[in-house]
Amino acid sequence: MSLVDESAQSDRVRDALTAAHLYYMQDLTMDAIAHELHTSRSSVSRLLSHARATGLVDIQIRSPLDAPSRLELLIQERFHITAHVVPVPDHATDVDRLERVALSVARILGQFFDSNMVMGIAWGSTMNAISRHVTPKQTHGSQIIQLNGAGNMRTTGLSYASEILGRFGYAFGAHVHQFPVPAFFDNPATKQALWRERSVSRLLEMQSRMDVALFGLGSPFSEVPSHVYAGGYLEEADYASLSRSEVVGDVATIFYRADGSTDGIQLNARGTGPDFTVLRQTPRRLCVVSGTAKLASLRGALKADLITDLFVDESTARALVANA
Amino acid sequence: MSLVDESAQSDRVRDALTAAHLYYMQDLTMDAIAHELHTSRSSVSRLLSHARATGLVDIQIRSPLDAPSRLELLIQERFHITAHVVPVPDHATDVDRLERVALSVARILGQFFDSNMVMGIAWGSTMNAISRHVTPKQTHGSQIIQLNGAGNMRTTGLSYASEILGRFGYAFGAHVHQFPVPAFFDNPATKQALWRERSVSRLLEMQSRMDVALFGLGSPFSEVPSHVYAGGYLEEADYASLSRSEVVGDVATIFYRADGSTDGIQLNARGTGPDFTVLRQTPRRLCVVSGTAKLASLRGALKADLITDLFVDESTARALVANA
DNA sequence: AAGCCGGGTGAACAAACGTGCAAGGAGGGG
DNA sequence: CCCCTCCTTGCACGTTTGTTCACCCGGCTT
Repeated sequence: MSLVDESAQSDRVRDALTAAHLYYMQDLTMDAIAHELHTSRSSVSRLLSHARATGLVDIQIRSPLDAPSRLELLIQERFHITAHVVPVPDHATDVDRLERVALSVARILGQFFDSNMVMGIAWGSTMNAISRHVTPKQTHGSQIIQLNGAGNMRTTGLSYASEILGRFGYAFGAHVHQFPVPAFFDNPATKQALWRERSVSRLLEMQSRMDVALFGLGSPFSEVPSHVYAGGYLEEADYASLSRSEVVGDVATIFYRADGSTDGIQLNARGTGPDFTVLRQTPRRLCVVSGTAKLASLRGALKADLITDLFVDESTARALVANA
Repeated sequence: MSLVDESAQSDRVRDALTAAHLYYMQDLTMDAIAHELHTSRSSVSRLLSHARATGLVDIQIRSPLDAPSRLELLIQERFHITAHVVPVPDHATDVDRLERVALSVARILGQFFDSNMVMGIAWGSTMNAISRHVTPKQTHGSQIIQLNGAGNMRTTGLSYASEILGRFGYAFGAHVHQFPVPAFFDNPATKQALWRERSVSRLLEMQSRMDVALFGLGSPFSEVPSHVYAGGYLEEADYASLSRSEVVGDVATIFYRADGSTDGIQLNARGTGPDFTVLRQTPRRLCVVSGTAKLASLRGALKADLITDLFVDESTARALVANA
C-alpha cells in the first residue's frame, strides 16, 4: 500500500467519522451532510455504511436493568448464568435461527473482548456463521487461539478453521494462534506425545489462561448433525462408542453425558479440545446455541458448568425452561 | 397510573426492545419486524423512535484511538485536556453552533454519568439547550445538584433553573437538588450568613464531592452576551467593576481574568457558584463552548485549570489552537 | 503510448422509512 | 348510560435512504 493510499484511507476514515457524527449525533439528513462534506448523497450513504461495518459506529441495546425479558430472568434463576435470548419467530427454519443468532452474537461480541485479552474459539457451523458477520473493534495486544484441532482423514482442516479464526483476528486486530492438529488423533499416544512438544504446550498454556472462550455445541444424535459429525471426522465405530457411553453433546470435540460427566468416554482421550477442568477456569465462557435439536446437548453443558453466558434463540430458550 | 397502564407500559418497552434487537442486531426491515410483532410498519417505526429516544438503543461513535481528529490531538497536546470537537460548518450561525454542540453533548453525556454519582450542573443558554435534548439513561442513587443560584431582581429564577435541572434529573432518574438563592447577593454578608445555614451547607458539601461538573462559559464583554448578562442579574456598576478588573469570563457566576486568576474580583464575594479551588477537586469537569465569541473566556478557563473535558465546535477549536 | 483494470463517483431508480390524518377504542366524568 | 377526551392504530403520502449502473480517473501492463 503506497503512502498516498494510506492517507486516502485515513481521509476516508476521517470523513466517515464526521459523517457518523453529523448523522447519529446531530440528526442531519444525508443530504445535508453531503452538502457539508462537498460530496454526493450517495457517497454519504456509503460512508455511513462503511462506518457501521467497520465499527466506527457502535450500536448497543441496553435493556433497563429492571426489565430483562422474562425468559432471560427465568434462565438466570434456574441455571445461574447470564442469558441473551435472541428473538426469532417460531416458524423460522433452523438455518434462519442459526443465522440470526449468529448475527446477533457477532454484533455484541465486541463487548466481551478487549485489548490484551486472550479469546479461545472453537470451530463449526455456528462459529463460521458468526465469523462472517463479526463487527470489527480495534484492540491492542490481544490474542485469539484455536481451541481444538480441525484435521480429519482427508484434509488438515487448516483452511476451514483458519478462515474462521482469521476473520475474528482481522476484526479485532488480534494475533491468531492456530492449532495444527487433527480434530481427533487415531492414537491417544500420539496426542500424549505431541502434547509434550513445546510448540503445542505453549498453546495449551495459553488456553489455560484465556479470558474468554467462544463455542457452539455439538449434538451427535440429533437430526441435523453438527459439522463435526458430518465432516468425516468420525467412523462408525466411534459413533457406536459414543452411543454406548450415552453421550449427548460436545464442546470443542470433548464429549459429555446428560449429567455433564465425561469420565470413561474413550473418544475424549483422542480429542483435542481443552479439558473441562481447564475450560472452567476461563472467566467468561460464551456458548451459542440455536435450534431445539441441541436442547439435550445444552442441558448437559449446563450441568457440566461449561457456560457463563448463553446466547440462544427464543424458542430454544422457551423449551429450555419449559419442562423442568 | 393504573396497574393496566403500567403493564401496558412494560409491554411497550418489551416490544421496543424486541424491535430494536431485530432492527439493529439482525438487520431486518421494519416491514419484517411488523410482521413478526403482528402490527403495522408504522407502529414499528414509532417503536424504534421510542427506543432511541428513551435510550434503549445507544449509538456511540468510537474513533479508533490511533486516529482522533487532528484538532483534538493538538488541543490535547497544548492544554492537557480531552477535547471533543463537534463538526459544524464554518458558515453556521452562532445559534446553529450552540444547538448542534448541545445536541452532541446531550447524546454523549450518558458516558460520563452513572449510578451513585453526583453531577453538578450550572444553568444558562448552553445548559438549557443541552437539557432539551439529553438522552435518558437509567441510574440508581445518583444526584444532580445545582451549582449556582438563579434568582435575580425580578424573580427567584427557580422556574428557569429548575426546568433545566429537572430535565437532566428526569433523563437520568436522578434526585435533583436545587439551590434556592439569587445568582448574586446584594450584600456579601448575607451570603456569608446563608452559607452557614445547615440546609445550604449541606448542598455546598455535596458540591465539594461531586464526580462530574457540567458547565458553559459566560463572556461578559462579547457581542452576544450570555444569559447572565442579559437577564437583569447585574447592574451598570457591576459591569464597570468587571471591566475594571479585566474579567474575561465566568463559570457558574464566578469571574476570572485572562490569566485565570480571580483574586480581588469583588463581585465574586457576592456570586453563588463554587469557588474554583472546590471546582478543581471534581474529577471530571465538562465544559461546553460554542462560538468564537467565547474564545477569550475559554482561554481564561483553561488557564485556570477548570476543564478536564472540552466540548467545542470546530471553528472555535481551530481558533483556539491557531495563534499561540 | 494505448489500453486494461480496480476503485470510486454521481444520477436515477426502487426500497425503506417518517408522519399527518382520520378512525377506533379505553377510561373517566357527567 | 352516554359522551367526551385522550391515546393509539393503520393508511397514504412525501421524504429519506440503499443500490444499480454508467462513467471517470489514476495506476499498471503490454
